[in-house]
Amino acid sequence: MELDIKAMESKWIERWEKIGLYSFKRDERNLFTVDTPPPTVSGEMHIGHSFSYPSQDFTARYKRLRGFNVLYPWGFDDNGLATERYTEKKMDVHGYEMPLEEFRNLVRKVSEEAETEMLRSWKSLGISATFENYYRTISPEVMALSQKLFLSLARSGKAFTSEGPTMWCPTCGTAISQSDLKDMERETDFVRVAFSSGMSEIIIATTRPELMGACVALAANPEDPRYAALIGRTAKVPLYEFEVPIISDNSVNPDKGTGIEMVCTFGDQNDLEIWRRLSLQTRIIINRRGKIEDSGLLNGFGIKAARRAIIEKLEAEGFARGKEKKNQSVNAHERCDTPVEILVSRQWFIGTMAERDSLIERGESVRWFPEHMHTRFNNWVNGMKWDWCISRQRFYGVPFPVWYCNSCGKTILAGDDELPINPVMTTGRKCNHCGSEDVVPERDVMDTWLTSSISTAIVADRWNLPNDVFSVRFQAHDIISTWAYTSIVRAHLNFGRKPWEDIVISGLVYDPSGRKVSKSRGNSLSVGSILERFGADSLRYWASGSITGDDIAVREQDFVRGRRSVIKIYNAAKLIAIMADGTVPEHDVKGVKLPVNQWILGLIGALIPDVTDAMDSYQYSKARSTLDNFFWNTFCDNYLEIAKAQINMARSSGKREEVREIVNVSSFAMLQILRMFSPFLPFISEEAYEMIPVKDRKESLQLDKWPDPADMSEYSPTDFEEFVRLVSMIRAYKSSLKMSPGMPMESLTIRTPFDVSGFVPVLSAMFRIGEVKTVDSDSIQVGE
RNA sequence: GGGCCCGUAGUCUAGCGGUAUGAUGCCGCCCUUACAAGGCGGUGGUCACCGGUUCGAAUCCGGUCGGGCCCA
Repeated sequence: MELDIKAMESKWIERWEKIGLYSFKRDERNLFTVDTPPPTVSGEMHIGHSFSYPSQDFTARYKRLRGFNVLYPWGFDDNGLATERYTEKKMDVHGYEMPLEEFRNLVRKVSEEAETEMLRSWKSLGISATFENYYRTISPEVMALSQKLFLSLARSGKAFTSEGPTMWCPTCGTAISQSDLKDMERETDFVRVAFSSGMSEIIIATTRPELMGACVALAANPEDPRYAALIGRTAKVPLYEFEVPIISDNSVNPDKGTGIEMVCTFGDQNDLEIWRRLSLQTRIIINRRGKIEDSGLLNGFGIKAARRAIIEKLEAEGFARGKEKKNQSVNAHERCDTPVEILVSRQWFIGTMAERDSLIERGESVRWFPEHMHTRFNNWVNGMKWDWCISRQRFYGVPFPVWYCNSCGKTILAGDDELPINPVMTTGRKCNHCGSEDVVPERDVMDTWLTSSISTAIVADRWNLPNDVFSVRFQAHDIISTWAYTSIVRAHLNFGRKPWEDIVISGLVYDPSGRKVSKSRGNSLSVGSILERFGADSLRYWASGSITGDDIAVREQDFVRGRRSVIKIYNAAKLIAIMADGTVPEHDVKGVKLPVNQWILGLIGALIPDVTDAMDSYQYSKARSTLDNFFWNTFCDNYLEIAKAQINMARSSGKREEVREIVNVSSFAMLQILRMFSPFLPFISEEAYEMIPVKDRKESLQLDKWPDPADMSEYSPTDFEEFVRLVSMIRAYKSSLKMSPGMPMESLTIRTPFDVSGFVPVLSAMFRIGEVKTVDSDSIQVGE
C-alpha cells in the first residue's frame, strides 16, 4: 500500500473539524492562552507564514496533550492600510473616489471573501487554531472595544491631544509614529551656503537647502573658538533676506561640515531638539502634501524639486560655496519609503515618554525567548524620542469616538454605551460641557497598532473570559518595536499589568542566498507547491528546524528530510501492525521480561523528559531532533529489527507469551513516539496512530495525552546496548561483503567480551546465518 | 557612530572547557518478507583570524575581519 500524503492530510483536516479541534470550549480551569498575530488580509499565505504559524501550533498541540484547555484564538487584521490597498487593487477602484460608507462596505466584502480562502490555507498547514468564531479587527465588536479602551485612556489623561511638531508622511498625508519608521540609506548633496553677518560671511553645510526659508537660527558648539565671537549676533539668510539669531548648542558637532549649522523647523530630529531647548521661533514652509509654501521662491515645489531649484538659484546668485556627495541615512515611512517630514499639527497621543521606566519594568516581568530579544525591547524603549502618536489622517480605520465643541473649545468623549460609533456619521450631538450644538466630529482614524495592541483583550472579550495575563505571545523579531512594544504599553496603561507570561520571538525567512524573502524580490517559494510536493508535515518539519529567534533559509533539502520522516513513520507503523497481526495489547508494560523490550522502555523513559523540557522552553528544534534521531537510529534501525526477528522466532516456536510481550511493547513504544511527534507532524502521527494496535483508541491522537515516563520508571539503561552494537557491526560486515542483511550466509564468528549465547538464535534469524560461532575476546569483532 | 546576534565539512546544523553531532550533497554496494520516498559503507572540517587564560579551547577572555538585524 502506497502512502498518498495529500489524501491523507485532507482526510485528517476533515476529521479534526468533526472532533472539534477548531473550536474552543469555554472553561476557565487549566487555561493556556495564546496571543498570536492576526494575519493582515492582503492576499494569500506566504512562506513566512508557513514558517511562523507552525511554531505556535507546536506549542498549542503540545499543551493540549499536556491536558491544558488551550485557547489558540484566530483573527484577521482586516482594518487598515494593507486591506484598503488590497481592495483597491483587486477591485480596481480608489477609496477617495467613492463615498466613504460605500468603500468601507466594499472592503468588508472583499476581505471576507479573502478570509475564507486564507482559512483554507492555514488549515492545510495543520494549524489547530480556533478557526470557528474568529474575530475581525474591522468588526463592530472589536471597534467598540478599541474605542472603549481608548476612551478609558482619554478620560484618565493618558491619551490626549497636542498641537506641535509630529512626524508626517507627505505621500500618505498622515501623521505617523516612531514605530512606523525605517532607516533608508541615500546619497545626497552636502551643499555649502554663505550666510552673512554684518560684513563677515558664515558658511554652513546642509543636506536640506530647500528648508532655508524655514531657518530659525544658526547654531555652533559653545566650545568652538571659530564662532565664539558670533554667538548672540544675527545672520542674514541668503535669497530670503531675513535675519536669524546665531546661537550655541552642545549638540552641534564642530567636526561636521563647517562646524556651524542651520536650524530649521524642521529639518530633522536634532533641529526639533534645539528648537525645544532654546524656544526658537517656528517657521513652517512644507505643507501636508509635501509641497513648499514659503510664499516666495519655491512656492508649490515638491521637496526634491525644491532642493534642485534652490541649489541652482544659490549658484546663480553667488551664495553657493561648493558641494559634495554624502551618504546619509534618513527616516522613512516604512509603508511607502517616503522620507518623513516634521510638521506642526494637532494629533492624539499616548503619553509613553513619561512611562519609560515602568515599561522597562513590565518588560522585565515577561520571560523572553530567546532572552537577547529582551535587549532589543529595552534598546527601543530607551531610545524613544516621541510620545506615541495614535491619530492618522486616513479614511479606513477605527474612528476616534470624539467631537470638539466650537463654543467652549472642549473635547467631547463618547459614552461607553454608544460604542461603536463613528462621529462623522452622527447628527445633533450636543456639547456635554456647555450644551452647544456647534460641535465638529473628529475625522481622523486610529493607528492600527492601537487596535492590534489590545489583541489579548479582544480575545478575552470574544470568549467571555477574564481579561487576564495570557500564557504566551508568538511573533517575529521585526515587530518588537511595534507589536510587542505597543502591547506592553496598553497592558501597562489600560490594565496595570503585563500582557503575557512568555513572549516567543521567531525569525524571518530568507532565500538560500540570504536575502529576506518578499514578493517584490520574487524570491518567494510558493507554499502551495511545497505542500503539493512534500506535504504539510514536511513543511512543519522544516519550520521546526530553526532556533527560536534565528532566521531560517528556505532550502529544499529540509523538506526532503521531512518527507522521509513521514514515510518512515508510516512504514514503522505498518510493521508494528503486521507484528500485532490483529491482536490488541493491554499496553501495561510492567514486569516486561525480554531484554530488548526492557532496553527500549528504559530508553523511552529517558527520552520523554528530554523532549518535554525542550518543548516547555520552546526549543522545538532540539525536541524534534532528539526525538527524530531516537526514532531512526534506535527505534527503527535496532529495536524494530531485533523485535521483528524475535517475534518471528517466538511465533514459529509457539512462545505465545513472548509474542504477546513484543506486540505489547512495540506498539506501546510507538504510541509514545507518536504522541511526541504529533505536535510537529500531526498528520502522519494521526495516520500511524490509527494503524497500530491501541486499546481504547481515541477518535484522534489530539484527544490523547503526552507520554508519562512513570509508566516505564522500572526500566533503566541496560547493557543490552552492547548487543545492539554487535548487531550494527554484523550489518556493516555483511554490507562490506556486498551482501544485503537478509541474504543467507553459512557461518559467522563473533568475538565479544560478554556472553551472547542467549542471543545466538536471534542473530541467526535476523541475518540468516547458518551457524553462529562465539569466541571470548577483549573487544567486539565480527568475521569468518 | 551605538546595541544585539552570528561565523563549525560543498550546503545547513549540534556541541559551548577534554581536537567534533547529525542532516543534506557526492561516491560505492545492496531490489531485503515495514520502508529503493529504503538500507549499509565511504568521502569530506587547521570549528573565520590573531593573542591570552588553562595541563588542555570550537567551547572562557580580549582584539581583528566578515555577515545579519535593530537604533542613531
